[in-house]
Amino acid sequence: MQTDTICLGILRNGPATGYVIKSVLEGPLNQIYNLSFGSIYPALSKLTKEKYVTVKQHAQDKKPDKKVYTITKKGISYFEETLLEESGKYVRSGNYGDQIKSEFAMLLLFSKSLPKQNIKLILDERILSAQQQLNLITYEGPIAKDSNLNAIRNSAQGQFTRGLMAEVIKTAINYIEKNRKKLHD
Amino acid sequence: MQTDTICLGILRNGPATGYVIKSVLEGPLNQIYNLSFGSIYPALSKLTKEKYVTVKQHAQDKKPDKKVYTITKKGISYFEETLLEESGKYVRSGNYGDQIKSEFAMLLLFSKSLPKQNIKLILDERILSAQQQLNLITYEGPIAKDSNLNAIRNSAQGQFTRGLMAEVIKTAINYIEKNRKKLHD
DNA sequence: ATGTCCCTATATCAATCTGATATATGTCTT
DNA sequence: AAGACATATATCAGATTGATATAGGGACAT
Repeated sequence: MQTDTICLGILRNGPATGYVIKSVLEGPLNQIYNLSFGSIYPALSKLTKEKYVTVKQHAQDKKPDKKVYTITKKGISYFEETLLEESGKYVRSGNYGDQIKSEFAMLLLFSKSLPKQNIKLILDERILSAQQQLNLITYEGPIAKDSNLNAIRNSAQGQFTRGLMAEVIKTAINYIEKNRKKLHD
Repeated sequence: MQTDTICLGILRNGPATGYVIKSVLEGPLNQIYNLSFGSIYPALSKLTKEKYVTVKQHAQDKKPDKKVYTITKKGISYFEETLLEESGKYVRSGNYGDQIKSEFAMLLLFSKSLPKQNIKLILDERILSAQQQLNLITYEGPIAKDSNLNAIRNSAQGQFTRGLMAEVIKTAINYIEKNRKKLHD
């Protein structure tokens, strides 16, 4: 999916800064999609030029400028058209898998060449990190005071997606705890 | 992890062509790591120049040239050093999550703007595809006759990683089947 | 008080990677 | 005999990452 479409999709649920979009991707949308600032900021500039979003610059005194982006009517139509196109393209491609790069799994796969102490550390940290991710995904409090991005979480779609990710993470934690002895000991 | 390291890690288990390396990533290592030919072939050329691998060109008559790569002793030492470095870097980075781009989850998240028929199709195809992935990952027969890459699968490490992925996929299929009605109906 | 560290916030860019495309042949199905 | 699919390598424009720079605020320790 295009970075543009993802930004518009998030903005569809309320105005946000580039920083907040990144936070959403790292918080409630964790395990779903990664994007770097190097992708988000240029996409937002492009969308502004094309009038799919408007930007308000908040030059707070003594704080760095904040650019709050809001989707326009034109942006909403464009988003809905594009999403329909992308869903058709996705089905026609025949490739329903996700793009994944799991450094964790790769390190374990090659861990015959690693000291056992390193393997233990990698597994311990992964479990801790997975538990934190679980907290982030299942977190029900407010995300950001000045935005209504929690609409994403509370919609039927958000709940479905977050529930799926939560189940997957729980399964992974349990599996690692039950089987880790096979990799060191 | 560097593409170089991944290629060497796979080659560590036996000689292979670029095409076979891609097949391993799409077969038993499915859901672990994606790499395109545009990454694999240049990495293999680079490793050949640096003498970490050797290449034998099989010019079969009436078939396209086959380049079988074999890791050298120098390559093995280099792989083991690099893997140790990468594992240290991984732990120090503090980022234990995977890099994921799930077009599937993103489409569902935004599916309020999609016809219900499209949503059903996306979910149906995803379940079918996940079941096929499960078969690929749990497949115990030979991968390629002219290589001993099945060593990857049959090692304790391979079994652990494949078992983890299998459990995760099963959980996802069950979750989608139980909860899909919330997205259409 | 001063240093260190993390959070908010935007921006850039070299190095790398993807996804599409080209080329070539064999096999299997319809 | 046409079309689809598998084997096999290769390239490249365009997109993405990961590191880095800039800049102020708050928290906490020494």
